[in-house]
Amino acid sequence: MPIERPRRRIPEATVARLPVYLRILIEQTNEEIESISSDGLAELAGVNAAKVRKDLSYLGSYGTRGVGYEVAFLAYQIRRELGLTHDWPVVIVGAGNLGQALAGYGGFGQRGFPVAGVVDIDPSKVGSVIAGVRVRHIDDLDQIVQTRQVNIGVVATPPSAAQDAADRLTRAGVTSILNFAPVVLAVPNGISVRKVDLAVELQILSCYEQRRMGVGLQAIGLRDPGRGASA
Amino acid sequence: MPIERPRRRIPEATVARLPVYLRILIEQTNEEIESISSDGLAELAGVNAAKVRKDLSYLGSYGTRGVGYEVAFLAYQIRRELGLTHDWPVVIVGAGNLGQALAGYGGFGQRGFPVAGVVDIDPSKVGSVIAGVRVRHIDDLDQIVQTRQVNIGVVATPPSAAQDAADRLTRAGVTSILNFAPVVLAVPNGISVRKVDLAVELQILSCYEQRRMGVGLQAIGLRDPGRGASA
DNA sequence: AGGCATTCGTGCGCGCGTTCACAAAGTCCG
DNA sequence: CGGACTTTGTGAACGCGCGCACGAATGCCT
Repeated sequence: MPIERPRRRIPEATVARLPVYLRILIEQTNEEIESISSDGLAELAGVNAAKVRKDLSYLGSYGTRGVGYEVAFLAYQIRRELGLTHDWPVVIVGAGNLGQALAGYGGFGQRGFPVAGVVDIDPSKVGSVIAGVRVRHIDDLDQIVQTRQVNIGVVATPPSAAQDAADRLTRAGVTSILNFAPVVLAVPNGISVRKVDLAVELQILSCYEQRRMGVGLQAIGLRDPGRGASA
Repeated sequence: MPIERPRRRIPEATVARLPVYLRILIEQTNEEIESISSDGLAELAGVNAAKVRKDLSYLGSYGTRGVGYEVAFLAYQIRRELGLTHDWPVVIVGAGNLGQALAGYGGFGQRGFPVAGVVDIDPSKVGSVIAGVRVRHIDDLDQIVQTRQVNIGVVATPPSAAQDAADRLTRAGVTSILNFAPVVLAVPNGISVRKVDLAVELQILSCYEQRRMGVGLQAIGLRDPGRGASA
């Protein structure tokens, strides 16, 4: 029985969903459920069953027809594809409100992204300890990245300092950046950047609210007891 | 100058980009630049110029051929479309690490989303003050939502409490939810939900890093659990 | 062993979003 | 005032991802 490792290019959209599947599979493992169908997984993930099957088919043919997917095995395959078979230490630039929260947010280390360090350009912040991690000066960035083999940097600075933070990160050798600052970062070719803009998310919701108001007057007080997934 | 209302339904993808344009326009205003071309805007936003023009065309014909767009006027039009002509107070559920950071994150109130309240189910957290906002008990949610006319709720609880938080929010009358908990929320029809999963973002970056490593040498230290009884 | 029920894997059509390319419309300058 | 130049607005082609529907494979029951 050949266990194929299809080097097909996995679509962006699928990659974005794999972590969701993985989390669900881990939950199922905790509940000692050994097998799950594409239908069950789809329901828990809030997506279409066919989409689940197509997504998983990019990893290989790891399901059993008439049965479903073996939870533990599928979880391993997703981990392998996402590169989660080992930890990825991250360094956080910016020890402000957000940086502190991210450093203290247990979800990171728990999911394989231990905080290798927190740095800030403000000397008054250096030395304080956040969630067991001492804040260091940004000049130590190179050393942290090299000694801890950090590939991923998190930009949690004010907007005005974000580009500088990104520059320092790339110079230090970081190849992926998660940017929380509301600016468009310019980075060298080959560097991956993902942006999370909290205000933008709220503004999108605001747009929906605006439409709700405009079309009719049902905005206030009308609650549909129906339990459907909504976008 | 003809002021026409938007004619078509604006695509989701465009709505997601409008806030980015808006932020750039505000920056341009601060630098006292009165006019900008689709090319200039595209460069600053990191997207294609044609995309900018098409996006803006959904708002109406607000550009001047041969010149560009009037910054202040265009900013107003985007604000109007996004419903940002007035504030949208938000209520944050969960006063843990993330909830505190969000409450203290100035970017929210600054961009038209003042924090109307922070609530938590843990009595030991109630009463403490975060960034000038006193944490109240979750039972006060209904009152906060009604007296402050809150339409948008933020879920910043641990995963296990997220669904309950969402239920309470929708019961209180909130119609849009920004969910930071790594779970798929079930909500009544008509409720808008957007999810921000910090770990997922890192996992996507991890995937890119994994690919960067190449097929060659990442096998070191990987243990394949095998596949059930096979092999 | 054979038939039936279940579920995976995927080919195919469709709709949305992106991009190109160009006409229309306006500005600038001699 | 007219022609050259600039930039917008949009029709059209393209590509991608979604979801349906169905064949294929597997387990179960008699």
